[in-house]
Amino acid sequence: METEEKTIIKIMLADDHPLFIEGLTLMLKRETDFDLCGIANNGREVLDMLPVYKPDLILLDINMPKMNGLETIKYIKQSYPNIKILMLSGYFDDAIIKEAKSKGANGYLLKSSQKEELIQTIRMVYSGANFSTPSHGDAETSDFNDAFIQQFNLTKREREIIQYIKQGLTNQEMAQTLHLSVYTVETHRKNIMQKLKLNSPGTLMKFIIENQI
Amino acid sequence: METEEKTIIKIMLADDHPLFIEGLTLMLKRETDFDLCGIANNGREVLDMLPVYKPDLILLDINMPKMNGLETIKYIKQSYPNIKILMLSGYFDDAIIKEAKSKGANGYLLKSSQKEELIQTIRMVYSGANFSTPSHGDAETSDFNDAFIQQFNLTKREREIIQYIKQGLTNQEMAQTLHLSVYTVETHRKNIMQKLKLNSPGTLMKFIIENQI
DNA sequence: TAGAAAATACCAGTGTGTTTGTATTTATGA
DNA sequence: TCATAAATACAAACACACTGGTATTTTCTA
Repeated sequence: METEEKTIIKIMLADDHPLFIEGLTLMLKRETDFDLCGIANNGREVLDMLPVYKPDLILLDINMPKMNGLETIKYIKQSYPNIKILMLSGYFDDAIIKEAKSKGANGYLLKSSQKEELIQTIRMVYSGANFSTPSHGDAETSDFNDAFIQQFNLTKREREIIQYIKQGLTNQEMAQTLHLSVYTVETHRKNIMQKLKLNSPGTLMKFIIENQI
Repeated sequence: METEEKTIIKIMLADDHPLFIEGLTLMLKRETDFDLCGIANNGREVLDMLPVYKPDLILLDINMPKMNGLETIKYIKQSYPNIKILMLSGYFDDAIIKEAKSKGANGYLLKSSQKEELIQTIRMVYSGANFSTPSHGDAETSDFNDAFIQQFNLTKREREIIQYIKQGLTNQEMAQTLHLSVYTVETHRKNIMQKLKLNSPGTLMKFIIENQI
């Protein structure tokens, strides 16, 4: 029997949630081909630790104090263009994903991912996979399997509209995109507001984001 | 030497984030007076497991599929009014905290809490403490120690205004609350929008929430 | 203490969304 | 296939926020 040379992936972790870090650490340590070589609480710490630990891959949370994840990417890539960067975020947000990609990230993963998905994505990104995004589905196919949101009896079209509102589109833009009259979009929006018992664009956006719709 | 009788706290955990659950589990198991007796992925599972495991305290995430945390509270309290409920949330949101409290939760904790804070709060809530909220500070004293947000050079007043916007207040309401002219509030808002390079109430709200300002 | 920054206030015009209606067509389920 | 729900469309009045100005007072800070 031959002794297989195993490729060890040196991983650095950056997140400001201690509880979340605990979970990740535990999980990564279980994989024998992962070497967790450093934990940072914010972007600045990442930059400080880079020259010391020289990781192959960084798991980078987007929401961090001191320096946020998106900011951190460009500094990392400046000095260490070969380090793979896998973003972690609580949100599925096209705009943020696009921004992360444009800034040089190599993948984007939701914090709600399954363990297996995380581990597989790490290996894929390490071995040079194209930009990896969560298997979430677009506005059309988004499933809304949440009974909490289901209780409001939103129709398919209404939930679709919500996805566009979330992305910051105006009624006019939605009308164009969906080939509808602005009046139709307004009607949908009106019905959404009624069903959710809300009263302003701001509170609607808040509801959408906080309930992860 | 006397043999001390230790009170064991039976804890149930409800969260849909596998990675987060891993972290919590690990941490709770380290405490000898905690007995982690069940893990649920959503509110409905909690209700199913209650009669079997009969926990003393439930760590209940707010954002869960099937049945969300706030919904779940009332069902738990209906059948088991003595079970303590400690809410877990990613957001510091007065409205949500108030709602949780009114529905019968015994405490509210941020997912970004330190381990020690979590453990202490569990013990406090178990032993009958009043509704426990995160040590976050109000709009006035909120410190905004995040360099990401600092880079926008928002003034103290502007950041204060943001806190009220987050709570869904209109300009009129803010003016009343702060004893200012509506014009002043509008000016602040205008400057905020410029500094953040945003263009609508909705996107402003999105920015505020997603960046946890 | 002089200059800069911040906070305050005002205004006209514009853009966008909300409210409250009505109404037609297209799916869909009983 | 008949009734209902959903999706579409329109419109006037209204509310609210945004834009791009100007301007005064207060507070910091060099």
